[in-house]
Amino acid sequence: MGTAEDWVELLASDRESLDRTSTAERVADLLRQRVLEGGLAPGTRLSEESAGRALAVSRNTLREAFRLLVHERLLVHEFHRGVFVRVLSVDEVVDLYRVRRLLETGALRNSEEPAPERVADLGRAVDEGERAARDREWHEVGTANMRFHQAVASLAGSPRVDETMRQLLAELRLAFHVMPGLREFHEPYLENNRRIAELVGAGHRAEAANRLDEYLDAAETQLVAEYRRCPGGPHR
Amino acid sequence: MGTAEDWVELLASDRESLDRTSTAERVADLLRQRVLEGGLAPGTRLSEESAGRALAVSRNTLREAFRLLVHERLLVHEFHRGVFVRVLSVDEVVDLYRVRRLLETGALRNSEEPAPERVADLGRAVDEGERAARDREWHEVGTANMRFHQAVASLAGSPRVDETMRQLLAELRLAFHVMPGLREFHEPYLENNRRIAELVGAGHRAEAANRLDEYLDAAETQLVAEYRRCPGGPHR
DNA sequence: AACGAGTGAATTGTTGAACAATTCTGCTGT
DNA sequence: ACAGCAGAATTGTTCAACAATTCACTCGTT
Repeated sequence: MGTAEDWVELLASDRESLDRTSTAERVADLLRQRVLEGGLAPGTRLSEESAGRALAVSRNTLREAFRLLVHERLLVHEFHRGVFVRVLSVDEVVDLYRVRRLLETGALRNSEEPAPERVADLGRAVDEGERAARDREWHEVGTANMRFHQAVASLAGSPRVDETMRQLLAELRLAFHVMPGLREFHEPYLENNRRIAELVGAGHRAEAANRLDEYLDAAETQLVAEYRRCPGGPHR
Repeated sequence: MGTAEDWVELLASDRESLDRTSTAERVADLLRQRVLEGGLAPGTRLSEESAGRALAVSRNTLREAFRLLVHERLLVHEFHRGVFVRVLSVDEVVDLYRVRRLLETGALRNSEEPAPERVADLGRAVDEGERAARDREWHEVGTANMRFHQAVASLAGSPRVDETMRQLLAELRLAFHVMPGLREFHEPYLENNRRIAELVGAGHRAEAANRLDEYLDAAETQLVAEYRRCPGGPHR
């Protein structure tokens, strides 16, 4: 019976990649990527006509895609005015870190004995970050850092926490893009990440959580200070 | 300067109730209420034509509303098949409780010194629950219980946690409606809630968190056991 | 020159119809 | 009983139109 159940499981995971591809979702995927890469700067207005013409989709479909991204908090919708790439306020950045503390340290402190595969994910993210830092590829260092924290949250073993964390880190990128001169922002924390991963591997999760708490405080302070200097973007 | 700032604040909070009322959102509000009240049972299919005719809105507008509720996880969308009121699986119920543990006990353990107004909210929810129990109004007991846990989460002082918790409790109602004979489900926990509120009021948040943990374990066990008996609803 | 009112242009909100793509339904024949 | 097939029903998507609202600009007044 074991093999039969495995078939079902594999089948279910493939299903979505085959048939389920609505245009609105693909449009949303595109826009999301642009926003996260920084091609669409916070505050930018996305007019239905221009975007629709550029992507060759109807206004209705485009509006469905907009709704999706508004709900993900990457865009904001002002009635009768249009949709804009979201501009995070300082308060919102602070709140983002508040939730990170709750989720990430909670995942560490509450987890019984995390699946070894998840602990391995932690290590892989650290390795990748250090490799990228050696090569001076700061963008890669940033992504590896995000992956690390995603892996920390996933120690909770909850699909929903994973999803929330994904969205949360995506929003945080909105703040990163606004700021100049933060290429090497994540670099000093690489050593910290390794230490945290080691502590988790050794089963000292409470201690790892404490260290993570300190990291989050420091990163938040640094980010908020920088962000306050240019709340509307570096060019305003 | 204080009064001027207050004006701005009040203005901003009123703005949304005045102009911002898109049809799609109002439709979504209606549907959400129906789903949460149980009028639309989990598994029910919402055809675009019927719903559109009943609510007197166009298909496009209705589809926007559907997207909203799908993203809130109250509806599910199957490509080329339509939208259905979501049917929670047992795994998903378990995950819901996992996140509740993280959020609620985290809000208690991590909070420094919660705002006294929030602690008062806790007490009010308890009072209301006990009053409703005296009057044997079990539905009201349920709502008061939800309000209590919402108030617990809000001790974190994070708008985003509040929002997540709201959505999470809404989803949980999907599970409640499926189950028969659970009118008095929440009643035994009223005393627990009062004790937790007292502990928080006395500043013993860690102890309150422990008690809350036990409550969540017990409630989850009970709910899952009942839910397993009739995963597709009481009439299947 | 600064400022407010007002007018027209541009954009969004919403609808309805149309057609393509897919799924559902019921029939048929074996 | 069951596989296959045709037609009906439903969803996916686009287009065109109009109402409602905001934006941008001019104009006249001070």
